[in-house]
Amino acid sequence: MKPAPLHEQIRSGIEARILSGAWPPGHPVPSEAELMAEHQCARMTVNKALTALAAAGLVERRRRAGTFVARPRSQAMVLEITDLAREVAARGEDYRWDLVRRSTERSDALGPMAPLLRIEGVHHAAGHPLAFESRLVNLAEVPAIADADLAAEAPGTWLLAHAPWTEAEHRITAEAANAALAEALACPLGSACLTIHRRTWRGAAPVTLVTQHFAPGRHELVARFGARTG
Amino acid sequence: MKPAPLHEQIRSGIEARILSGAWPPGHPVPSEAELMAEHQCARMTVNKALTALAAAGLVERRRRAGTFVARPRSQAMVLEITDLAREVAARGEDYRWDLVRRSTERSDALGPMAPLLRIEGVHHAAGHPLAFESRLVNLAEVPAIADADLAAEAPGTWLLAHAPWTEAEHRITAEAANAALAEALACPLGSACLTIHRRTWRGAAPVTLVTQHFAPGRHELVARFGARTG
DNA sequence: AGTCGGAATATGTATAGACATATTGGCGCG
DNA sequence: CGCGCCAATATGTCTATACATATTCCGACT
Repeated sequence: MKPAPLHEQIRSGIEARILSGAWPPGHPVPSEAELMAEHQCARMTVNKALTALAAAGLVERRRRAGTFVARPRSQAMVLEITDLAREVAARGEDYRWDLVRRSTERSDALGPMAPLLRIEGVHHAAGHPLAFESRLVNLAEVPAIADADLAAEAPGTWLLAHAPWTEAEHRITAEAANAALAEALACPLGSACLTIHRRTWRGAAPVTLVTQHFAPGRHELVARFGARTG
Repeated sequence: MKPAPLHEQIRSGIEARILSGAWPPGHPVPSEAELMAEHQCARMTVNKALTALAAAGLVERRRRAGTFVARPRSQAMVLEITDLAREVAARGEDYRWDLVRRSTERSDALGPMAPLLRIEGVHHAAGHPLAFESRLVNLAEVPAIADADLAAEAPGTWLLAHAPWTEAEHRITAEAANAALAEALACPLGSACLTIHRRTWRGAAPVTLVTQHFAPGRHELVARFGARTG
């Protein structure tokens, strides 16, 4: 086992005392001078550790006053949004994408009379419908998708590989299945479907607008805060 | 307007090129030597910028090879979980908490035969039921809650003020309303209810386990990635 | 007593240099 | 031709120092 870098040791040592509750919110963290005496190192090294903790929101640093354990005010959870194909494969199940509709139109949904590609289809896992997806893609931003084989590859997977780093907003709701959705997901009319509305931008330009309806009981989102991994 | 620190300028300059799509995944980022020549600064300064980008998952750094725009496996969205009372008040609506049940028990839900407080109640917004909440609190960790007036103040509000947790896990699903839930929320049987299962810990000790069922159409979660604020 | 201003303090940013380490590409040798 | 080793390279870590900046403390002056 290779020893961790010194600034990592300092960081994780302080982090452990915060996460264990030994240092409650508001508790002072030793100053850089104290830490550098304790660890026999230069100030830049302890500064690196404390700066990382501040970036992670675990501590608050105030000039002249010192460093203190942060009070968790707005709890910002980390919600991992993964590609469905990858997620299904990670569970060891077969994944399949069925393209249902592919058409072009112009509308104001993603900018004034923007040329749009409309895609509808169903994600399957282990042979059963997992999610119905309805998507608009801004052809002005991503013209290359017009040539993509969207029957073979889900549009989300294609976009992730070709234009992934965007800004995104997700709205998560529960919606009752209407007739068309019930048929697509092979579930009873009115079933409770977890629904994700996603909008993405590249810079200021809208890229895509997606709605995914998940089959009842077949999907859950997990959001975490803190060090807990399992 | 005070100029941003140099390492921030370097970081945001690179970040902009990645988010705009100008540098696609796998694209090489200039080496530290090139960046320090370009910005006329020391290597530590560009290192700070690149290290921050690597910590945020935007770039991948490989010794000898260089720095490259990362291929994202998943995007970590930021999901703000707020106190319901505060959220309702922020929308300018009246908030009310109705305590339905308050009892003690022992079970293994939060540790081996832990003494537990069970609380059930309904959050109201603008006079209508917003969410049914069922909660277990670990009395071994938070004994003071036994003396709290949980008819006047929702347990989530009380806990936030008295025993902030350090780690949390949320599971978000859609569930159909059963008879009891339909009555509590004054909604039809089988309605699609957005449901949040939350577990929190302080250090290694479980603190509370909450299930919140939201009335159909009355709540949505919002998660964001990137700089977009609205 | 109240307040204004300077000194003390802790963090914020940056430099120049040094050595460590992982990785890659090429060179030489069998 | 294939294999292994070495050197070049880019990042990783750390030091010692310097100056900037925000904040608080405290004393002096009104």
